[in-house]
Amino acid sequence: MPLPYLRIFRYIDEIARVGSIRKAAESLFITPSALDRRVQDLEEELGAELFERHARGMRLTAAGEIFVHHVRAQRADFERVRSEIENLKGLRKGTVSVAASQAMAFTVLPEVMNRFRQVNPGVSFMVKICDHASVVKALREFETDLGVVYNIPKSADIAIQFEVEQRLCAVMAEKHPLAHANTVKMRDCLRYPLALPDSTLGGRILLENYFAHSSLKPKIVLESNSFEMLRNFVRSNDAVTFQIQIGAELDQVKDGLIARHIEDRSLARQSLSVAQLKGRPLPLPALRFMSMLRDALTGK
Amino acid sequence: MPLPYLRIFRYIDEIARVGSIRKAAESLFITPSALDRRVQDLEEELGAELFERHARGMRLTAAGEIFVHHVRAQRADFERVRSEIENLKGLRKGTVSVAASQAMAFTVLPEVMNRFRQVNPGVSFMVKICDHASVVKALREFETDLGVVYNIPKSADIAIQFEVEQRLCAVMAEKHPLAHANTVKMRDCLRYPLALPDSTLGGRILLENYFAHSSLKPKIVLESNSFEMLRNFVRSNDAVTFQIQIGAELDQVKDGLIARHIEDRSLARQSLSVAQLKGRPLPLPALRFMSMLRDALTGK
DNA sequence: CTGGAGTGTTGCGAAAAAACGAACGGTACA
DNA sequence: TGTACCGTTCGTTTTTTCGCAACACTCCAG
Repeated sequence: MPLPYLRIFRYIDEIARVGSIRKAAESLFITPSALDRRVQDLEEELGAELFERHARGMRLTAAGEIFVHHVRAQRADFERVRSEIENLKGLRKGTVSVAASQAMAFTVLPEVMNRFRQVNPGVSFMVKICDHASVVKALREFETDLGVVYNIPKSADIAIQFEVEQRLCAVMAEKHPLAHANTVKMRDCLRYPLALPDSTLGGRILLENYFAHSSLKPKIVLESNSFEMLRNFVRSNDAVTFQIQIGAELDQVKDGLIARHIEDRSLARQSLSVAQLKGRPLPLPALRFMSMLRDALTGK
Repeated sequence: MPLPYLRIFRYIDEIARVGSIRKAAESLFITPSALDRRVQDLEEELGAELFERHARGMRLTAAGEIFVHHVRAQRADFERVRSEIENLKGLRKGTVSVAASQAMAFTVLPEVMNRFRQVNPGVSFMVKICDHASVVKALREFETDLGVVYNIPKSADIAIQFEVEQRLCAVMAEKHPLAHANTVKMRDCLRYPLALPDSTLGGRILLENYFAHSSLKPKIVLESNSFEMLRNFVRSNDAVTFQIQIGAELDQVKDGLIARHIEDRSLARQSLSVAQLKGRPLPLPALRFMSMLRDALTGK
């Protein structure tokens, strides 16, 4: 349906993504033969093969890598232009795409998104919850405008727009002995069974770090890649789990759970970073959303 | 003949450039009616008018400005991708486009270009000699990769890659009284008729500046926008003209002319700047050429 | 080693997109 | 008040793209 102008770019992008002409043809609602012709024409025009023909599909050549990167940058920038023109008409339309750590899915992101939509009703969102590595990958491949992630790997082509230091909280049932203790320290928690986020989740790195420098042996009874799983688990036993400060109201009972600060100074802090692909001009809605996100995260 | 993929982009670019569908259609070798359709389709697709229909032609709207800028950036970046792919094939093909001040047309630019072509025989050049304002304009409109210009106006979207300080020289006939004087000062020159570069040429600004702070009245007998004109003029009389150090062998007779340093300390120096459009990834040949230009200008 | 299931590719007729060519309606400027 | 230039519309023709069926090839399991 949409613009026939960048057809070939969409084609190439999709083939590179799924690694096969036939699969790409299917999701593009087109015949493999037609798609193949477009690829051949383009390769002839450029004077270079973009794909290695493999018996199992297509793999990008070096030239293909260059070209696909350009294609994706181009397509993303075209969306920016669209939103810029919509903005000119006073309509403020467009889509903001965010790739975020799982912890953001609970309170912060949904809340800010709702506030944003009250001011900009024409803007829609695409949120992809994934781990650190995937966030960077999504930024690199122009799949997403913004990355919101803990402990983002430093990298030359990623621009960190701002960071918020986050502390680790202990989460436990409301009737847990530590629930209303004066202070909660890490060694207190270690007397109880632990339910830990796995390495795909933010916070795990901090814990690993602590355990490595501590003589105490934790009793790990559950590891999971789901915060919800962990929370539901500790609700009805004496285990303790951990999560980032954000998304947890401190010292308040909620759903039978309570989150407490961990007082240890030795526990390194980690930062929540909002990042984008370096050098890429973002669509206006994304810029405005990032601004609102900054206000919300840094405390208005 | 070349790629049908970015046809519409080429169309829009050309219309914006010449300001008329009919003129653009002519240089694009299609009929005005066909061109008109493409514009209308695109405008409908974007949901915004790109041009104001005027009785004398088409003028860009605000949305059109945004779109055309994107189109030109896109087309320029596509050329970069082409050259990058050619480079991958070991061919080092491509075109380097330079917009330069007139003084560069004599010695520096041709010389460096020849050296460059000995190393990269597949690279061709496009050189446009023009004044300061046009250089910046050409950079902004993606017409040129590099700008080589005196006293470049500082501007947020222009990135100065490097600068070389240049002093003003007095140029006169080989038999001129000042030709072999021990030193040449500005006030010496003022005793003779002057042939001045006009305001479109580098160096004029320095002279204006000097005259404004001096009580001496210059005898201006010729103003011209052509260095060749000025040089040919003073060859056979007692007038003095001025030009930038570059492109003039100091204290050596050449073609019946000689160039002398001007000793005045009060005479401000000006810098020759090599610049590009900020944030724009340059084609590989342009980068390599700029590097060689830097070596040549800063003394290897 | 042989058949099946996956891949990219080719030839030809059909469909869709773009371009043509002539006529229309308007604004500016002499 | 023409005349000259502009963008635009309509019906037709040309070019480009697509679909369909068949082909050639590689891989892998039986």
